[in-house]
Amino acid sequence: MTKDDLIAIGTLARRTGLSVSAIRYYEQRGLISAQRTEGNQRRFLRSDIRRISFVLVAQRLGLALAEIEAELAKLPQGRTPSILDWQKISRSLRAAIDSKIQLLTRTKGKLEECIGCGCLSLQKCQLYNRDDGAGAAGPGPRYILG
Amino acid sequence: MTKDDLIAIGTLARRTGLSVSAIRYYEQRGLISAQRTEGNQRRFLRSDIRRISFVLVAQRLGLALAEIEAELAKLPQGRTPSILDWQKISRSLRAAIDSKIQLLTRTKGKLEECIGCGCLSLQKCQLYNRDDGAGAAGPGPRYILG
DNA sequence: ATGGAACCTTAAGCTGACTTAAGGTCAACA
DNA sequence: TGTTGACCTTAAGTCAGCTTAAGGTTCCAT
Repeated sequence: MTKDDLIAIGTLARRTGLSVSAIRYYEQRGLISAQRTEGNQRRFLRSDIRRISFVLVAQRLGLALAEIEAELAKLPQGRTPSILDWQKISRSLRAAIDSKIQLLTRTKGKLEECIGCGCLSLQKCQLYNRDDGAGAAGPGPRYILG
Repeated sequence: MTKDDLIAIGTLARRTGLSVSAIRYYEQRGLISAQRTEGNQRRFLRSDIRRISFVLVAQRLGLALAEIEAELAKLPQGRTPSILDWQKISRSLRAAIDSKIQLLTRTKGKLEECIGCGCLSLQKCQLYNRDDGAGAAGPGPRYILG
């Protein structure tokens, strides 16, 4: 853990494609943490590049930051996560994708029934049964319909 | 088009499961429109139940209200949409689902490669290539990463 | 040692999709 | 005819996920 392992926020931004302000926001949210120099500037670990990459990938899969935080909490505390650690946590992402695909497939099936009957009516069709939860991660802060 | 075809906002709310305030919001956004009674109360067409159902279904599929508005614009103006009209527009929803499923499947494939190599690094993995667009309709107003 | 880029903090703003509050009006039934 | 529940409007609030602004400090190459 020499000084070379520590990177400034701008470097982290460049390496991940995130904006500096977004990184500060993530730190504030607790998704990453930083040491400080004597002059109060943040210094991140190189492994935080990977950590942020994970956040970004998980986001594309539709996970909210809070959920991602929960996933990240599974990583070992104290030591830099190993490749095995990342493999483990990535597998849990894969499960998330699978369930999303399943949900979409189910919805599609139901929609097809409805195209068949032409009703598109909540009462008659199954399209709206609440057991589906929040659906395909709808836009904005709605989460559960109803 | 007798008086019986017109329903009050509370009825529409009950029939669709939406809240009254959400319906007002949709009207303001232009997703539905209403006539007014002499006393300034909204009166909707019965067919607006279906219209709202469509909005709700499309939302679960991750479409934003603006996109849904665009879809609805394809409906015939002036006359109450027929079942055929709804079938047509529903098919375009099905296409949206299909592309979402494809995107997820692709992402999953890439993730699997990354689990294999353990890198989870934006530079090395394909996971982050921008040609994927907005991913699985991520949370919040981000839309396109970058 | 100095100048400018990169960093810092705090506060406010933004978008989408609504909800809640406050204060007032309408309608329909008993 | 009264009253009560359903309706009206406007304004502000909420949440997630950030960005932008303003004003100040640090780092580091020259």
